Amino acid sequence: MGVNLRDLVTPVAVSLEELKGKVVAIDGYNALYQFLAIIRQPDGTPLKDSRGRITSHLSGIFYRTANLLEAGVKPVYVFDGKPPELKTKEIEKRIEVKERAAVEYKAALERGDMVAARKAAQATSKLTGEMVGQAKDVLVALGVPWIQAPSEGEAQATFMTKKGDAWATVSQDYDSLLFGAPRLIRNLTISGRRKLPNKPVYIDIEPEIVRLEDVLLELKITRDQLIDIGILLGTDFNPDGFKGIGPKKALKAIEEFGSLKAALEQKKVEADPTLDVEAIRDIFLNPKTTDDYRLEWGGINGNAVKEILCGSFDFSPERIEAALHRIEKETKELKKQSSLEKWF
DNA sequence: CAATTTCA
DNA sequence: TGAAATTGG
Repeated sequence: MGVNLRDLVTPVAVSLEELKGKVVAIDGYNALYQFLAIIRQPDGTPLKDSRGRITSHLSGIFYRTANLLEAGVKPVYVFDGKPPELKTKEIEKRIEVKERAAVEYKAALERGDMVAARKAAQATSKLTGEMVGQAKDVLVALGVPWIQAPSEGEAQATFMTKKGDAWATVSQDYDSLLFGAPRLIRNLTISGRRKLPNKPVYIDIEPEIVRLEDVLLELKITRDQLIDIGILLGTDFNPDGFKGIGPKKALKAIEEFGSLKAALEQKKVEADPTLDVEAIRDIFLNPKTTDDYRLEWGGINGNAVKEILCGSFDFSPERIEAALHRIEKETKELKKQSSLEKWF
């Protein structure tokens, strides 16, 4: 589920207002998966249309994108392509977790434990190619660009951020920092209020920025060393990480020996003999990306949006129209700006 | 998650 | 009216 750098970074709060006029490259798979997991009824059932097709991902991407557009933010969604060979183990692991969650979901429903049922249901979330395609259709109708990454979406989004085509990479995962993203935005949500799982407690979740430069300065390390720390903790390409190593020991080992390679040679840390550290480092240092993309915010096609969401997926026309109306003014501005940019 | 409705 | 609860699909 991505590298967990939570304990090693210090995020700074950011408001939607501060993001006005800025391009954000959103990890599309990460966003859709989040919607699919979270937008559910108390018993864990996702939103569905009259034909039984899941619509949670569409509700999420429509309202989230509408809100970003209304705030004057320019989103571009980046979707995963073919995963690196080294990701196979992680993918198999995820499938296994989902299978176990499906069993637990059924059991929890049978004993009437709705809290456990919802939790298990979230873990069963499976994002299909068809669902991604539906989400892309909605984005096209909203005039919002999406990009197909050749491989990892976070790598492509980060490539665009490094180039300056985007101001920040948006994801809940920290992997983009290993890819070298200068800015990572997490919790890019609108409502900012979230219930703590299992407890009747609400906490404020506000969007936050993690700046790579700050992370490196604070930890007094280089990006190369951050990648090594990531590998010690576990990435999608070595999901188990190193036995007995958490953030503190990982940082200490790198401080002491300078690199993972040196720490291994000095027997400071012990690795699974099949682990190819250099191959993993290479994914983060030289990821497969493309510059074959165009970023244009073409303006909203309300009828197309309604045709998809209301005509096909049973969304309420009143609700969709209200949301479309809210963003009308702002999208006209965006379209005007995009078309003007061609002249300069 | 976000929108809408209900409630204090 | 703002926060809490419920609905959405």
